[in-house]
Amino acid sequence: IEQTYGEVNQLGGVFVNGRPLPNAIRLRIVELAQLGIRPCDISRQLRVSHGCVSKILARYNETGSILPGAIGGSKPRVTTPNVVKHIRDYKQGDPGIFAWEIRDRLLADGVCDKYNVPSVSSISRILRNKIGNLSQPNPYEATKQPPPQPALPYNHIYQYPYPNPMSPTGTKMGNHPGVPVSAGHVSIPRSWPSAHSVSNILGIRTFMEQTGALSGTEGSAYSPKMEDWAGVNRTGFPATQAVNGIDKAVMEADIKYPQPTPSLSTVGSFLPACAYPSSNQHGVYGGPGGGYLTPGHPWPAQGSPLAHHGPGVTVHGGDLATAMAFKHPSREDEKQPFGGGSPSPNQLF
DNA sequence: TTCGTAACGGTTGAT
DNA sequence: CTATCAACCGTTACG
Repeated sequence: IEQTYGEVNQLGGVFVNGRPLPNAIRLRIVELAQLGIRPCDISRQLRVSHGCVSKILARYNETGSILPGAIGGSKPRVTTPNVVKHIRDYKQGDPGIFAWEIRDRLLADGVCDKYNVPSVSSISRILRNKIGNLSQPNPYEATKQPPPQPALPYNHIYQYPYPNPMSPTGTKMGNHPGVPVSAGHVSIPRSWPSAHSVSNILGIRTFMEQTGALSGTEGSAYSPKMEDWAGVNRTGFPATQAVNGIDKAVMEADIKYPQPTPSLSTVGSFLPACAYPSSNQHGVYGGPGGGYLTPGHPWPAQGSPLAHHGPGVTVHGGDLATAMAFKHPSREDEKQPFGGGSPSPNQLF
């Protein structure tokens, strides 16, 4: 069931269509780039299409994150239970109120901000569908709500000093139903050490440890659940996912990927983990320069000479060496990219 | 030759 | 429970 399929690209590299490249490789791409290796060479050496290298590098330069974007799901709903509740209140208070007036009030009362205020049509729909009879407080909505302070759509992550992980009432909340793992583990009330330390916030350490553990197994480097793993998804409440995502991912590390090339083995040893690429390009977040994305830089930037404004991939000695190995075979050796390292398994078919 | 990018076929997860 | 939808993915091919 799980032995997965991967396809082989023109360069002989393995990939899973529709899925992000393993973090190990993404990381390697960035590392190599920082070592001054040209994208085209990285592409050949790692056997990843240049288009992909280009994209990953571009994203990295822009966001400081090597992680893939959030896949799947929907944008956070603006019509949260809390909002609906307010709308209901307004309507009750003034049955003749217009949807646009409600909208204005939501803004005025600070229930919503201009980014997440429901459209007039949404309000109308709510009025129509959910608040048809004001007589009773819609039990459904009322119960199921674990009101996460809706006013913060995307990356207010950092604002939550400590999020309530997930409402106990929630039937399934963040945990994947099928994943055994989660049970008492996932809620991880593990409070972050410091709300001000970027690295802590991002859980870098945690990451390193965990991924390190993972990387023990070759395949694990290929955790397919990277989106979660990174807590990157737009799913759920921003605050919780950081924490959750990680564990979940680690747990869910069902190896779907085919055996990755051993040459990359060392790679899994650490991951920069910018848990929030937050790049959801919605332009929604606070201004430019502003606090989007990791305040400052995701990683303890240091050591990387090439790093532009700061972010640096901290390369572990071992990794570095490996990376260098690539570089070594002066460019003519292109046929044997992995020559220096370990035998490359799937040469190319 | 290199690299940015759009089309494409794909997966995912909230609704 | 299934379907829809909109997000993202990496590869490919083009310029």
